[in-house]
Amino acid sequence: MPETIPVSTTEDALEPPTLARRAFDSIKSDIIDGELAQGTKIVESDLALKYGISRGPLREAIHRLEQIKLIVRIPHAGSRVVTLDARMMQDIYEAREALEGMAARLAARLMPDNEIASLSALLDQHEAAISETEGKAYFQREGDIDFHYRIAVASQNQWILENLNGELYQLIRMCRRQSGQIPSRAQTALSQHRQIAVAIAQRDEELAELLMRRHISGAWKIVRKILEDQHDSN
Amino acid sequence: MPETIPVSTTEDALEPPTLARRAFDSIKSDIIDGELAQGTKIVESDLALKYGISRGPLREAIHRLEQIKLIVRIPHAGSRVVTLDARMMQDIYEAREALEGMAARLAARLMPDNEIASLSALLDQHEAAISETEGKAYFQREGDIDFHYRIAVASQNQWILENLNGELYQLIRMCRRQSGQIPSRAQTALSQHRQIAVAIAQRDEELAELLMRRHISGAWKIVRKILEDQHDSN
DNA sequence: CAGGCATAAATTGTCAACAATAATGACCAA
DNA sequence: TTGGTCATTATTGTTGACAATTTATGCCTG
Repeated sequence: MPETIPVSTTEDALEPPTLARRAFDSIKSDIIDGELAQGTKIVESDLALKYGISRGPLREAIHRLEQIKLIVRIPHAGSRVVTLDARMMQDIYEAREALEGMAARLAARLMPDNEIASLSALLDQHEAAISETEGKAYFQREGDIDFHYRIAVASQNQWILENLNGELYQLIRMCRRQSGQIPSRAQTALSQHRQIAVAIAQRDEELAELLMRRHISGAWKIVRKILEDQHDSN
Repeated sequence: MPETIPVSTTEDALEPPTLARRAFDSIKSDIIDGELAQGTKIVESDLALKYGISRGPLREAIHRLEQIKLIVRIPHAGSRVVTLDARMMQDIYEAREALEGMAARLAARLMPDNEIASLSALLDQHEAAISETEGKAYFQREGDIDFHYRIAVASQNQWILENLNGELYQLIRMCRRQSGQIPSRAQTALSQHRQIAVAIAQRDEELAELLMRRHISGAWKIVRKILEDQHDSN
């Protein structure tokens, strides 16, 4: 039986649960899940009351959220939940393309054989999940992040891993939520993942990077199309 | 007469000089310039006393320094100035190669003609400065960052610009300081810059990215060589 | 009635004291 | 002497009050 342990995307869960840390996690979830709508004004005293903590730790949480670009802050004027416009989304996808392309290249160079096997097994799971649930694209989305996460880990580059996992993936989730339902891309995404896995298994750095970049820029083109259609209907 | 206005690398100098902001800038300079040695233990009360402010704003400054990876912090245990080892340097150069490669590609697509002309003029200045000062490599280093900064701006990608300018370039400076004197690379760097500028002027995205990546990975190879020699002599 | 200035309210920035946690060192026992 | 345990100390985490700044409100003037 192949390994079937899903890799959690929330890495640092073992940190001491300081108040600031907990507030950070809570607010982050609220923003990503859309409970705190984009553009919402953040008032420190209100949130502190809501979470039952003082303004000190809450401020620290806000600063951390600002650093991962979920909140924009203007000195003396307050902070708001970020509003993702098309411009910012493009920036994010471009950066992701560059970093994940590099990650794929490094993975092809460094990923241990057993992890490559495990990666392949993960894709088998995905295939099974797709044919079972048919249209359940949501499942595929989580799996999608799982696949990309594994490659980021395999790159053995801490900087790239932290920036992808700690910042870009969160924003990507918000992009997806915002652009509504993305048409059944599960099949094509899976086959692209397979090609990338093969390239890594063959230790073909060049190809792995190329395929990963095409995969991501393709995803962006689809999202952009949706955004344009939304905009046209206004 | 061509434009000779040097572009400052410290962008957001117009922010209200809040205490936290000032402390952040001061400590950042101290770390980059080596006044606060790598690995130094950071004690909040001491630093607060040193800068004549309270612990509140100082904590904010420390958190921001942690986010740009100049400080590492362990909850309840305190924080230290980062110690750059070979592993981390490699991570940084790999990330930089990916991001600046993408930036060069985007610059080739988007940079306005007059800015391209200005970029070329900047390289003329550098050439003059090199032949004048001969061995003054330091001058060239600042110019080097200036060149790369302009391309990051020309990419029109805010995420890439902020990460390069706000984080990676600072760390690169520390790398350079640590690896001591780098042998007269001014000439070869300049000629590589010229090639990149030409590729951008010809709107050759592919070539611009390729040359930029070679340029950076070449720089890393030299730095790594120096580090290995330092290590061997122990 | 419109526009600008002054005042008032709301919100963020800063501070000093208190509580909780981890590092230090002394003491005791094997 | 060494190893472990406990008290002490130093340092970080948290809090509520105060100061500075911005935004909102309403009045006055043209």
